[in-house]
Amino acid sequence: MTEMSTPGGVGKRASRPKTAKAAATIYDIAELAGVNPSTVSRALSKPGRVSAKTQQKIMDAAEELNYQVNIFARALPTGRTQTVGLIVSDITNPAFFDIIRGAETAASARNYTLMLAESTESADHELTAARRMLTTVDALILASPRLADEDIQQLAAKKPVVVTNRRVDGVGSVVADTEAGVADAVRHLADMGHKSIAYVAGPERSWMSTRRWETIKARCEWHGIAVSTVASGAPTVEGGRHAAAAVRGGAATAVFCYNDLMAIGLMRELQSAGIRIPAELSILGFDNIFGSDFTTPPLSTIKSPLHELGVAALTMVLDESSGEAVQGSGSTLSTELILRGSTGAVPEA
Amino acid sequence: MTEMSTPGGVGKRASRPKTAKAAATIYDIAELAGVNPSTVSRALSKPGRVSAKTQQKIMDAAEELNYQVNIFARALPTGRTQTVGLIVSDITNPAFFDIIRGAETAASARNYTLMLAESTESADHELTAARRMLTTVDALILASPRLADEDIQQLAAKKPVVVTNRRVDGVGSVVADTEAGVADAVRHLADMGHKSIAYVAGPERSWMSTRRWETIKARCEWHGIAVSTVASGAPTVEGGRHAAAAVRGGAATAVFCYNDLMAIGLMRELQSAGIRIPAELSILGFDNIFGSDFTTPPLSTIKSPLHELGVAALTMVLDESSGEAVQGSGSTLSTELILRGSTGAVPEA
DNA sequence: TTGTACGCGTTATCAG
DNA sequence: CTGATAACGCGTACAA
Repeated sequence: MTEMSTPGGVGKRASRPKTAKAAATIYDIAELAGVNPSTVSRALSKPGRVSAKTQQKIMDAAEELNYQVNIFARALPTGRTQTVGLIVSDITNPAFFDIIRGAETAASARNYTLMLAESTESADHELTAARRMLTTVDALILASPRLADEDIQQLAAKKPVVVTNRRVDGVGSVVADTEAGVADAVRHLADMGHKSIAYVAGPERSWMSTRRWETIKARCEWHGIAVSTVASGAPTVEGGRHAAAAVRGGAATAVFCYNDLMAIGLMRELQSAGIRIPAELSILGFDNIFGSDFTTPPLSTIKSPLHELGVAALTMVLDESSGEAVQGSGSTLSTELILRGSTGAVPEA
Repeated sequence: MTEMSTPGGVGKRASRPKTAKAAATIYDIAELAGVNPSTVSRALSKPGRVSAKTQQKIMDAAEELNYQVNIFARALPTGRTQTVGLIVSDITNPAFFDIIRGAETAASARNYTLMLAESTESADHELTAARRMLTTVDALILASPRLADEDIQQLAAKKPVVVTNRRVDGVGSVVADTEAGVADAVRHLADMGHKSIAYVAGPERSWMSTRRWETIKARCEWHGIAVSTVASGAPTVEGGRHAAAAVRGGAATAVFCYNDLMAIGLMRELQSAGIRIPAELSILGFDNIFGSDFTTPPLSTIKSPLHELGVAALTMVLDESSGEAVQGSGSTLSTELILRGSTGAVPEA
């Protein structure tokens, strides 16, 4: 408890001292260095435009005064703010956390800061948040947006925009390719003797959900396995639980869920109804989120490179912002099958 | 796949159209409404200072022009930016999920946006991030900071600062009181016959870790139960695993871990060594994070009101920012024991 | 109630 | 290479 300084606790205290002298400006530096403010500006923003001597004097003065650019003043003439916005649909969904972290790390490394907003799974909120942010940030990342293509394109017409896990014509995007992971997964299931597979879908408007379904269907057909889809719900643990009844009613011996959250919910609901996983049913999720290996049995899943997704999105959107990249380019990262305990051989008839 | 517009994919596309006419300013509105720009400014910032008629004309014009304040231009004269910073030590720690969300929700409701940064458990990074943010935001929230008191106080001398789960003299704080939850937990353990309890500590510099330890110790002494502490480590699943050896070496029949992450790691490591939980050892965590009920057995834990913590921190820091609250006030939220499967009766000697 | 004029800290465009 | 000066968009004393 060494960090608790005053025994009494949290008493009142004089308000913010005036002693915090107003932050130094380029004028202060100019005066101290004996040059013109505009020279200071040049020295600080684009080194090389002033003589080495002056440059040094200015740097010293800046150091001494503990100078920090006022990004707002800078933003006025330039329009650039050194911030990038990130909008996610659900902050508490662990799948987004590595994306956020990836983006934050990459931003920080480039001396940008991240502005975060949440759309709470609502297209309206998303659009509002996006518009508000757009006036402030240099670039915007939309993580698995629920917006219509036109809205996104409209946004992208004003500032660099990159979407993750979705493709929108003319807009930069970074997506985790389901192909590799799903191919491995279906092959594995086929090897284990499964003949009928189901897919528990995600939100209606999720590009990624239909993408995953298409891929699964294609691979299953290739292997001559029957496929079906079951009623979609919220992409949450609760949503997964709701799907349990439909899954039990079907003939599938293995089921893919739109994401790990749903897979976990489904598994737990089934288990509490006495069904043994994977003995009686195999379950697979997508993403490999935190906690997906905590369950019993641990969840088999198709891992998305979440962190890399965040890094890539930020990199792309900033490159675009600085004109280094083509607007509307697309990047694809690969997925990977993680076999754990929730998948097994088809049950004996 | 309805959202995929162009079959070909992501081809090139003309660069950002110039048609995106420069954003409307109050001058544009003034012209359209036939008034002076300063009147527009007044109408938009503090309604009531202009006649209802003019007000209406201005609102209409603003609407028509799709006007959005330029917060940077506004920030220059006022110094206020409508943003608040939030620094967490580890974005991927689920314990912060709900804090972040609480803060974001509350911020959004007050028309503020959240700027997020991560310190990656390093006091240096934290200070750097904090300083950088401080020039930009109206107020700053430090979630479980690793900084020294003096650094935090210095920060707080410049802008409103609130810390969570820590007390710093003269600085606003919101903490989850461990008292209630721990009291219940220890009583429960006592009822179950436990006579020796251990605490797996968190990071050395964590105020909350020593706080939890003090509370546990006090309650155990009250019940006449022996207490000990075991080597601390990183507050992660991995850190919990590392503590397994020390825990096995001790005499405790029940152990509290600094947080759920560690508790989960400890439990899994022990289980893989063949120890049955809770038959041979009872385990308790703190926080009740996402996933803590996924384990087998599900983790008993002392729940922190994470979301409320985030809301309270944001509310307090903004109140302070607008002069409504005393700087350095403290708020305490209660904790609650969640009994699940990882705790049970003391093993038969 | 409304208009005038100036300042906020920086960058950019000119001269010199 | 450097200095003066005009924006950038908005808030706000002050005057009308």
